[in-house]
Amino acid sequence: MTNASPSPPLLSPPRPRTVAASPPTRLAHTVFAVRDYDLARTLTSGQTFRWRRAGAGWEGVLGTRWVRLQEQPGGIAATALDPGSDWAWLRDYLQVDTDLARVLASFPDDPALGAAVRAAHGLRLLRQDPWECLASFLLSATKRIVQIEHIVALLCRRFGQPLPTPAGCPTEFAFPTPARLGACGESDLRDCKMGFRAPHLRASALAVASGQLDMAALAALPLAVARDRLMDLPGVGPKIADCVLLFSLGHPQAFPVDVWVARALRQFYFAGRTVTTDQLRAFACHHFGPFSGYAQQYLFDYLRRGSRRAQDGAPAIRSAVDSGPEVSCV
DNA sequence: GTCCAGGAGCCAT
DNA sequence: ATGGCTCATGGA
Repeated sequence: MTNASPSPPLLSPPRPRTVAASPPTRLAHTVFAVRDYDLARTLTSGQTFRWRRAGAGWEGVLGTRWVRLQEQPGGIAATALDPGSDWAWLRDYLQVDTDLARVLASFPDDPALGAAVRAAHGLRLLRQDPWECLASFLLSATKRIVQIEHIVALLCRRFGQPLPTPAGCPTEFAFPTPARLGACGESDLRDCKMGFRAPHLRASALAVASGQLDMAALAALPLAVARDRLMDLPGVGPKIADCVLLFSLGHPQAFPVDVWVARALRQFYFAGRTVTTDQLRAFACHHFGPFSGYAQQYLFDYLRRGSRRAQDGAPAIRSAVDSGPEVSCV
């Protein structure tokens, strides 16, 4: 962080500033050689909510580690404190070994998706921690992305473990554990501006903390089974379950249908006819293929950025789609 | 003031 | 099965 104040903004109640007595202050560096990876677009595409721009790079927290990333020719440079024996944890998170060309080659020849892919070259999917992903998307219901980022930041600052950071960087906080959030009162959570989502987060935290739901074991289950387990949680419906499956459990065919994607699918593939979101999801998983989740992320990013550009007064970047032929389906 | 946001649950037909 | 309403919060 280059423009951060030495101490975080005041919050009530104040929390102790104590950090580990002797934090490992030695910086470790590495570079991941990878092509077709747009780091900025990936980190700001609404799949994760804790990365912040820092100069020419990005700073964030993964698990209990502070991390700095910066795109450079031919790869991604990473800095961390005490990375351990290797960088497998970060390599896995960034999914640098994913062959993006193979993903794109699996897509159907499709005007809407084609335009979205051309507009977001290098957009990737991350492999996130399942609990953080579940909790974050529990908070996402009818919220804008900037608001989700704000709520998550409040939550981490109040209930997350303080983490060592390099000299000159503000203290960071781990994402709160299920046990910690389960121990919170509902009003404690509401203080983080999450409104009616507070009881959902609390109940899910308790389910995970008690072992009733084993997030680690979930990754080994088939998509449909894991999806049903997730939807047993209060506040978790099809959309949030699909986000967790796609962004943290390694199911690239999961296809979250939010208001943006639903709108786009209805317009481009159903000519405005009335179809349920469940029908949209079933269509998309088939039409876009085994990596339909990637297609979803390209469409979401394309529409969202196009909309924001339109709001700024510039023409929306949708001409390639609007002028394309309608694809008749179902 | 009104509308809407990476939804889900409940209740009425 | 399906449609409408409600749940907080904040920005346009």
